[in-house]
Amino acid sequence: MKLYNTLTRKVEDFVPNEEGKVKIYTCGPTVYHYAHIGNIRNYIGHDILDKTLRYLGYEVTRAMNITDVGHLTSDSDSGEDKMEVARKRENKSAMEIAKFYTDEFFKDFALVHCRMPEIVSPATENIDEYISIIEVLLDKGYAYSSGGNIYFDTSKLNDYYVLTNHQEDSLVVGAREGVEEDCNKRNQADFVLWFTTSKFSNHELLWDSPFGRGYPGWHIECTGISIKYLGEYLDIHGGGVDNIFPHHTNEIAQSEAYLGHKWCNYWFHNEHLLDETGKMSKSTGAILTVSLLKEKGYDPLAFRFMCLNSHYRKQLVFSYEALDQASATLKKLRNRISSITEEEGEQENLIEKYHKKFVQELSDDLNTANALSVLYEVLKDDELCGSSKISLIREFDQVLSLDLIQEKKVVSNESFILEQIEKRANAKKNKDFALADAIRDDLLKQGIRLIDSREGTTYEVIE
RNA sequence: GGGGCUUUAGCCAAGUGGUAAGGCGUGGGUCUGCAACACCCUGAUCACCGGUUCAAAUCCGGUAGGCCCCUCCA
Repeated sequence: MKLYNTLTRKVEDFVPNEEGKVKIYTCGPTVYHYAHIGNIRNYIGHDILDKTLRYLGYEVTRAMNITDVGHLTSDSDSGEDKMEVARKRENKSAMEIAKFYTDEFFKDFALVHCRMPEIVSPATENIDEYISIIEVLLDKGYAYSSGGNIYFDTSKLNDYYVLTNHQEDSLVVGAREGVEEDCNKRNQADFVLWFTTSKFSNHELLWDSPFGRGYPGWHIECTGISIKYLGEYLDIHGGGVDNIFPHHTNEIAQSEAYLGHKWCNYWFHNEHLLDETGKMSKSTGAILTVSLLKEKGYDPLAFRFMCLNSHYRKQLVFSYEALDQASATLKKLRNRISSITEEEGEQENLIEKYHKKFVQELSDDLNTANALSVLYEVLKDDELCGSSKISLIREFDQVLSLDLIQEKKVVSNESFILEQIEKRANAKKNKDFALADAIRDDLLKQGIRLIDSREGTTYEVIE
């Protein structure tokens, strides 16, 4: 298995800490609003990673956080906690907001067939863990108290910027409009581990701590949850590319300062889904969700297909034209697959050949677009018998998760349909095409589409 | 200002030194009473300029466009 590693900026052979076992941590959603389709693309990328590793035989344990506190809208004194913003907007309690958007998130997560990680943990359920990590960081001299908050001292590290190639001198404070410097910091890059009430007196979620009553910073939650559930050595940590700096950079800083050794070997980052105007964002404009696409009549898996047809490390521009294409492709693909007749044959060598090809593409830094091409090769290969094709496709779909093999929908009134088909055949024989078409239209209204072929007429159940 | 990614046919997209996968769409055809389905056929000198090489979409340099990060973000 080869995987691109942000840490080394190279495609590398993946070697887990413990043979045959993989521990993955995925940065989860901040649940102050709906997750848009760009967010979901990221989880589809992680899902493919997860399922590919399983397909290759690894025992995978995956953890994901839910950010329900501590994620501020900005680093400056005017920055508010995102959950607090939502609380004011919707006039609910923070926990109600979190619960609502967490549920919405997992609804869409499931719609695109993402597998649930073994561990899903909200930031607010691991406060003790953060406190004990912060205490150690203070003891070791990596953290300091200033202006009521606890900060991580980045000057204590030799290679704070391992993940980014950034140079401290060339970083511009406030490169983005609206960002102000926090004057309590000793160094420009320092970040908050624990906020106290001295900063935001109206914060709803507060916990007692040795550093004062307050709440955790954003970065500490991932370190805390990851170490608590996956231990001191992590194989893969992932998220969107925008997390590389500062979030993941800070996670590495605090985790390795706390543990005293290297923490995570592989960093996996998904590129963004863009719309015509650029990056999708929760904080600007309308939020396009998977559920909304579904309401518009799209199969959520068509969106998944669209993502898989590209590469996770490549920016992808969302457009309805592209989604329409993906829908058409997926529909045709399923049609072709459902028309395969399952005649038997012993073709282990051929099956093995395609199995290997498929694995090879996925093992090449998750080249899903090429993996899909292998699927087309299977469909086109005349030497493969029907049952071999089906078994290969069923296997591929363990990773692709596109419902390629549709269950034949059973209808209760089959005898009636067959009767109508018979009636229509007679009408056609008598050249009474008006009646024949009327029967066809009538069945279509009941969700039954007739398919004429040289062998006769069959039917399929449509939604 | 600094760091990084990216540019392949109408569209999505693979391909990292040997001469352009695959898919959607379009057009044509087979089938059909018609339609749908299915099947067959149909397309590019790889943003531009220069260099290295027997050979470049692929390596190097430059130009242009797009996008992201530099304390909201997946």
